[in-house]
Amino acid sequence: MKKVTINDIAKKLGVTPSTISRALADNQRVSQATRDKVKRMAQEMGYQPNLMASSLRKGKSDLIGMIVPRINRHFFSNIISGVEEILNPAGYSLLIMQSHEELEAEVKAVHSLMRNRVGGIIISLSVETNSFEHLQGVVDANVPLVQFDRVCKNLKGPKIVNDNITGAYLATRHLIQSGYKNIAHFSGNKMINVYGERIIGYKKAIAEAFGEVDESLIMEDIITRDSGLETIQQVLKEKEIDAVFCAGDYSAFGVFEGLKDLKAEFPGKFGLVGFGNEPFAEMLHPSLSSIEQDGREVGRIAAQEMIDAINGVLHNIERVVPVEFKERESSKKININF
Amino acid sequence: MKKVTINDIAKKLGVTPSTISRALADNQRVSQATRDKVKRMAQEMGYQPNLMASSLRKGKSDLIGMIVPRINRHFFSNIISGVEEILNPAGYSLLIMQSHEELEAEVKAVHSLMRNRVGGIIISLSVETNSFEHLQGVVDANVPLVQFDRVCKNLKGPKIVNDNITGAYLATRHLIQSGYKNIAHFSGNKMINVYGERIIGYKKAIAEAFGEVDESLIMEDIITRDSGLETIQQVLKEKEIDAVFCAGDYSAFGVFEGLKDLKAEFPGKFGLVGFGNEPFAEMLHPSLSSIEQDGREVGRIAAQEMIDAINGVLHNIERVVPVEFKERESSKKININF
DNA sequence: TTGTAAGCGTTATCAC
DNA sequence: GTGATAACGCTTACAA
Repeated sequence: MKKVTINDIAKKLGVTPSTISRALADNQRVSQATRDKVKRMAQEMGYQPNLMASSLRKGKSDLIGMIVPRINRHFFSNIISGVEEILNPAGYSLLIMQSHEELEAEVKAVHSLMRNRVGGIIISLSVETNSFEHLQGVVDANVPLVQFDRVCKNLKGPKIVNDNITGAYLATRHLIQSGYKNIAHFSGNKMINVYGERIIGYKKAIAEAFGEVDESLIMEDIITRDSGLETIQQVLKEKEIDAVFCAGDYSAFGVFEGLKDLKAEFPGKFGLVGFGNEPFAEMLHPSLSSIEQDGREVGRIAAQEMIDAINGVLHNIERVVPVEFKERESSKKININF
Repeated sequence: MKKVTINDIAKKLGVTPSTISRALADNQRVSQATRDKVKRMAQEMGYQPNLMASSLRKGKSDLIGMIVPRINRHFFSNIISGVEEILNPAGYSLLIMQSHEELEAEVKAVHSLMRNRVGGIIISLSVETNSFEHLQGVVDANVPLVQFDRVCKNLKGPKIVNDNITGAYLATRHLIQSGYKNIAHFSGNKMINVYGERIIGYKKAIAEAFGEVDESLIMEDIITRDSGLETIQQVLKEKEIDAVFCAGDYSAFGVFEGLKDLKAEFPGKFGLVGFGNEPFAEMLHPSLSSIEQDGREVGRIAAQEMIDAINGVLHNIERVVPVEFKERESSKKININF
């Protein structure tokens, strides 16, 4: 079965393709009568416009590229849903690629999207990303680039981020208020904005309460479950700590497992807070306190910024989305009756 | 900065666009020397082929559409990764859409993909999908359709499914072997292949052990956490059951919560098994026994079938991917010392 | 209000 | 081994 084109409709109706094109686009310059006639016929013949041809001619595409480190992170899949929520009704479709946290894959993804002539790219950088030529190329090609979560401040364009500083501050302050005194922070690579900012929030709360910050309690590059588990086992042998604020829920779960293995009195003598509020956080026993990042909202804003940028209004700003502290059992008040 | 085209390269090199096109495609009929020269120049000028133009001309696209009910289900995001693993290296990109379990959204997604002239569609049906014209249209348009997980057997083309019958059989048999006697099954809509098959596996195990099946112990349309919770609360008031096999991990988690609320002796006096092995299953306490479906493998096979179909070899078969029972605490042996 | 014709960037089919 | 030309399906000045 061959695809129906506007030429087929034109022949059937005894008019020219241009009239069909205009009629389908609801162009005022074609009479209401023909517009109706054309639309009815198009429907009847099962016409589906060829968006490739249309995009080629118009020089703009309704495909938006999206690159995330991993699609199976709750936070990222929520963002995708938020983006779709705005972009699909506006007539855009999403070309989604994963970088799997690797720079090389990210570069390939960018090139692939550019070859497909996407109308714009929405991206959260991989943890490995320390060079930015591939993204500078996007900007130089005048393709709107919207960044979110893990962003590079040196690239022009909208950046949507969570309020990491406040989130980390709230998490740490809560541990302090619960009576914990020696609070370690398991972070990621501090050169990455999200982790750097969480460290700032952590330090702020600690300094506020205790005056000075013990830098040796801040440990970097701990974002996986395995590294969380290994690190807590190691640290408990060497240091006197009674709580950990993790920059992610997966590493927090590693700590959680370590504490259970060691039969630590947890919670009660040991406090734990994560970041990200993955679905499993509330399912654990004890349930894991965490910072909820509103991924849908981040996605919606990113999508709106993309639409604005496509329409010629590129905001070179950073939009900060609030976060919320979810208080659960893992960080409850220290047990003083011993 | 304007986009570089083959015409630009052609002018620069003093040859015609056709030569450039051929050279870049490694056509034997152009000399090795010019091929090298052209490629070097293309590289230097930062040429990125316009795939829209290419697809339009060739009448085939390197975009593959993919429709899943929800992107944030572990199973589905794994499948997406598996599909990417095969499709990206082969030069295809994925246009991903979510149906959010709604027929209307699914129909829209199909049309959107068709308008974008994707080279094929890989889909898992929404729970609501009970009419299939939108998919028949895909088949009629000669666009390869590969189905996975929730499939419609009446549509031609490859179908990749998990071995639901065996999975359900293993889960139920395990509960029986652990000493549970009155095992209910919380299922989905039995008209959907995956749920229908799980019911068959459940019945097979029950019949094998006890001779007859009490149909009133099979409850349909329980696939969410909330419905799992509500149903177990209700059922425990009315019936004498000591175990549940759930057709999904989310409903199993609802049951899990219900049992905890009721302070049931669980596990020990009550057994529970889920399906899907979501990441949280092993994180629960007690950990949830479940059936592991190898999503990556399902995705890889679906992608391979798609590539075959694009190359003209459309297999009208159902490929069954094995599952694995993950034995954990929630289904451990019944507590007989009371 | 509608028609004409050119062109978006490729590639396939002829030629030479 | 390379060039000329038409065509994929659509949109848009410019005419009429």
